[in-house]
Amino acid sequence: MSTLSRPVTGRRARANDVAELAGVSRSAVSRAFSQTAYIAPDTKAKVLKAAAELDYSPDTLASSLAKGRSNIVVVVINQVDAIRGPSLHSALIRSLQDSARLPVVLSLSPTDDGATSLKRHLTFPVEGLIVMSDSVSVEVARHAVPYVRPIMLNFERTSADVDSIVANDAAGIAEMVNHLWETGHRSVGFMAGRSSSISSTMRRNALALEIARKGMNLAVEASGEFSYDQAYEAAPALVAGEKLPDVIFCANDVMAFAVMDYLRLNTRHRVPEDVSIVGFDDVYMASWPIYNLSTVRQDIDSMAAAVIAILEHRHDPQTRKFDPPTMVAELVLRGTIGRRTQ
Amino acid sequence: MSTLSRPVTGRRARANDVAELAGVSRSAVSRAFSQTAYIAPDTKAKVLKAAAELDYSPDTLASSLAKGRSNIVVVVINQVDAIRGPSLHSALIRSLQDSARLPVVLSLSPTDDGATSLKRHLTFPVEGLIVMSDSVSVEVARHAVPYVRPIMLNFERTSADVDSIVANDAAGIAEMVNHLWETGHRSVGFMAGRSSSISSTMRRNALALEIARKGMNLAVEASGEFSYDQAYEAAPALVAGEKLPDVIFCANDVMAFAVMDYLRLNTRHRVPEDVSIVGFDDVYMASWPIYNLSTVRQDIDSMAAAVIAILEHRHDPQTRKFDPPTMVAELVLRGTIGRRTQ
DNA sequence: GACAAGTCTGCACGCGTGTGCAGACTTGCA
DNA sequence: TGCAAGTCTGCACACGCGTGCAGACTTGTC
Repeated sequence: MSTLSRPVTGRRARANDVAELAGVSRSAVSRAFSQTAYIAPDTKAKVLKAAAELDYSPDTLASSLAKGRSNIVVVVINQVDAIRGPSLHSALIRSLQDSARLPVVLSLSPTDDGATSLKRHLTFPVEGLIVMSDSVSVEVARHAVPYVRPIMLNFERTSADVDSIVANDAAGIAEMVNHLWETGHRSVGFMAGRSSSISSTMRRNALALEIARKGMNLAVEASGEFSYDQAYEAAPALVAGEKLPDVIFCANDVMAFAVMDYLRLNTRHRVPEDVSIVGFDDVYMASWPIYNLSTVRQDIDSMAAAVIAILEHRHDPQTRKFDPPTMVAELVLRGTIGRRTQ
Repeated sequence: MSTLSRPVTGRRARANDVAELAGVSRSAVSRAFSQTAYIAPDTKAKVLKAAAELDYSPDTLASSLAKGRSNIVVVVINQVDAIRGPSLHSALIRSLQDSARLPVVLSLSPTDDGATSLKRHLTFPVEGLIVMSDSVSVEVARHAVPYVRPIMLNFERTSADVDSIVANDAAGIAEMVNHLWETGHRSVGFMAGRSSSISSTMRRNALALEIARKGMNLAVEASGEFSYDQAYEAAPALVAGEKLPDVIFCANDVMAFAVMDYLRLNTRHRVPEDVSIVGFDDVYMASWPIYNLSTVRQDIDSMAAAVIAILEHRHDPQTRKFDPPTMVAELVLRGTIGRRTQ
């Protein structure tokens, strides 16, 4: 019987119905759907056949209640983050649902620290709490849901109370600086992100370190708060000096777009002939011909995989060891880096 | 005691603990948190005080099981949709969580019709199923979760089996065509979306209707499948003719960007001096100076509100009547529409 | 054929909460 | 003081499923 031809019924089948149809007890049904329980192969087959007939699967809620553990994972995001890097969000949600977990998405307004909304919504045994929002502090995450260890993505300050997964921004930036050095860039302008943001701080520190190491010059800085509009406002400060920097390094792609658009619309400086532009994230617009941005991509898949690995590890600590994965940042070289000869 | 100073404990408080502390029965605790149940005001106060002390709130899962109804709403989106109109997604998720519901996000790959993944995940009494993905048909939605009426967003073909919420694209397009007429545009080029998509068909039909009504001319058409890359490929076809159309109407903003970028990078045609460009959606990039796109915005807030209204109505059919809201499309006039004199 | 070991199943209880129902308690009035 | 009406509370069962435990059944061996 095809899925679609099954008649629409107003009631979900329960384990009892399946048991009756299969001529076994309800426990047998439960065991047939369990990975670990003890059941004879042909009993299991009988049950599964009847279950298929009735389109039955165990009620997740009741199951969670009985086991004291749900398969619901809460993902806290920041509304503004959607603009920055949508890819990590969707990769993570995808991974979660592929691993048979139920991703609940909580979207915080930019000024919300989450203390209230987390408490309000997490009124059941969640399997995991994943924080992807800068506005939620470790303290809030930890106390809002005392019975679960938060998994914080891209937080610098790790704490004993939480698990952290941090992209290897520094490695990517080091690679990029090396590439810039090799292509003759010596003076660097930096467009920073939100000062309160850890990502921004990390990226700035990594950049400053690598620049110093190469003997390059961090000539000028401005802050675009990770937003297009503010970066557009701040762009003039980066190019107002006597000498244009060889390259402007932006803490994310969107600000790189703003700088490029500012240059294109208000100055005669050409990219990359007069100044190179580098972004961070590789959002989908970066490949549009109008930008064709050279940028650094975080190892999104590894991060999503690491989240799943942590959850699996908690589920079964002895058999599944958790090794923090090595994140590989990737250089995406397109058309916004020129060649400089001093 | 401040929220943050509360000690981290490994165990959620249960109704029993609160009952004990307050010196009442567990039922009283349950009633204190119920809207409808009968309880003396000072008993309720006592309970709530004790509950606050212990940081208690009823376990949603157990509550759902007992009531036979959860507060979980599943939102089905299409991964590629995130590129098109992120605003409706976040507005909806926000509305859901503000109404004390738990939004579970299911993200489908572009080729997935959802039949399997819906069945796999919706194994409990969901309160609502909201489909925002073109790739899920009414039949799949209806049969994947037989016990709940899907709410389909932006589906043309309404069915008795589902609730539909449809943006008033036609009204917005009519307004836009009128504006184009008044600014002297007579010949129109159209960049269509995915042919399988209802939104695309609706928008094309509405456009054709209004154009005919005005006596204007639908001079040339192409399909960009709602994607930047394909629209960029298809753009030449729209401007290859002997005479440039007065305006190119794109079924979404992203394709409008592609057309603008194509013109800017490969031709000498200027926007809006030589050709006007119109988009649809008003995504956030539309306001960037480099595009400054004139476009049509769907009434996102009304759509999100309508979803909530339907859920509330189901919850309590007699008191809360549901009137389909009137959606107001909004013209967002920026800089890509010129003035034509014939 | 008797018995032991092994294999499997059903019973019954528990997960944490909602709620009908009976009864306890209070209040008001004669 | 006695009684009726009204107000509130606790008991006990239900929601659907997981699982320890005892016992039934099978198989193999002497």
